[in-house]
Amino acid sequence: MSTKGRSAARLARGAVKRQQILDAAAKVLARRGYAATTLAEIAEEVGSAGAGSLYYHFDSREQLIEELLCRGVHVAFEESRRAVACLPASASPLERLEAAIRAHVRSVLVESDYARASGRSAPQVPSDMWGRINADFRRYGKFYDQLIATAMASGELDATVDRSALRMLVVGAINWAPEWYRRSGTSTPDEIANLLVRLMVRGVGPAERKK
Amino acid sequence: MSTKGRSAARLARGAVKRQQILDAAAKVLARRGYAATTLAEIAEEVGSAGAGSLYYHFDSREQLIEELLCRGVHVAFEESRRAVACLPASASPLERLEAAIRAHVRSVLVESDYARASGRSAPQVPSDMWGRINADFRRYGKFYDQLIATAMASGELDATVDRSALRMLVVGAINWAPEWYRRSGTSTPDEIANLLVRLMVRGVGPAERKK
DNA sequence: GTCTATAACCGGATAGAC
DNA sequence: GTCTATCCGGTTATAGAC
Repeated sequence: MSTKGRSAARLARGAVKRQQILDAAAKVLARRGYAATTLAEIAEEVGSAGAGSLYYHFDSREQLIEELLCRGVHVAFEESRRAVACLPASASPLERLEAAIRAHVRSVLVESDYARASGRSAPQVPSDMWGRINADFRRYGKFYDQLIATAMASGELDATVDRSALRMLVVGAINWAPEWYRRSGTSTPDEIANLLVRLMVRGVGPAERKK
Repeated sequence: MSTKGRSAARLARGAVKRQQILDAAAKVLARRGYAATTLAEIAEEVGSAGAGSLYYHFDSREQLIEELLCRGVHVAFEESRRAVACLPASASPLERLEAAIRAHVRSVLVESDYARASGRSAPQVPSDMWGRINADFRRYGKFYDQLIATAMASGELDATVDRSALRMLVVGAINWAPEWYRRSGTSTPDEIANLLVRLMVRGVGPAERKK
């Protein structure tokens, strides 16, 4: 993306460390949550000697975390959107929604500490910070909502159910999944995603003989 | 329940304040989460002047919160069990599971700060404390698992799905619900519970004409 | 039983050496 | 750019007055 040449590369070297800090912070936040995360633990995760070192790259704990959370939503959002965009044009609205859900589950369970950190920490962020970042979360929510609305319009989902409640139940189940999912568990992330999609569409009641 | 007469009543007077503290702490924990709750805020909620006053009733912040969380699971557990027990003997295994889910949703969304606090905070408790209380959470999980297993055995749920994953997705959606549910929202708690039950059993795909 | 004061501690943030 | 030392505010916990 950069068109700035060598000087950009020189700047980028600084940016590398910045990245590493963000990566480390995402890891810590994903396992500790917003309130319990300390700069000391982040510093340890990056290999720095003390928390003071972080202040060369970031103005404050809040700013560091805010940037991290923003990236988290964008990662999950981008993954979902890409998964939808990769479908053939013939894909139905429901199939698009399903692809988004599967991608979201993958982001949160296997791919990204950022996505995991965002999902987990979103509810605990202080209100002033939330005021600055909730637009990003809403955008993602809106994206989901449109996928659902379209699937309803096509007749693939029951249009009489509360779209908002449906979305939040599904997204909630996804955001909660990192709390219990373990690699040693019985189901893989893909199997979990498949189960969640199935719950949304037809449930786990016994297969009824269709007309 | 007490059979101790007047002296118990005298002791109980002290216990009343203890209760009020626990109630206040549950309220704070439910909205702030484990890490962010401070004794000062709990004291303010009960109307005490300072945090120091709490130490007459509790040994430490940890002990106070631990007791509160234990009560939280028990409240939700008890509500669910009672809801199941109140069903007529003719109720099917699936109907029992549904009743438990509805009761759990009600506990978490409207009835109990304790249940809400427990559900929200469980993932953030430090490991030493978790070691002491996870048995209670597991007992509740086991109860759910048996309801699911029985519904599968009766043929009302597909016995080929991963019971554990199914349970955690459903419980996860419930535990997450307080994060987004607002009284001003479009659906009532009962409607949310109904939707969740429907997702589990038949999903929101279009009603298929049955055989 | 509850209050006030305070000790002990911890985490965020700054400053200056290197 | 990173480290070390340090300050400051907030939080848990204790002590002693009332």
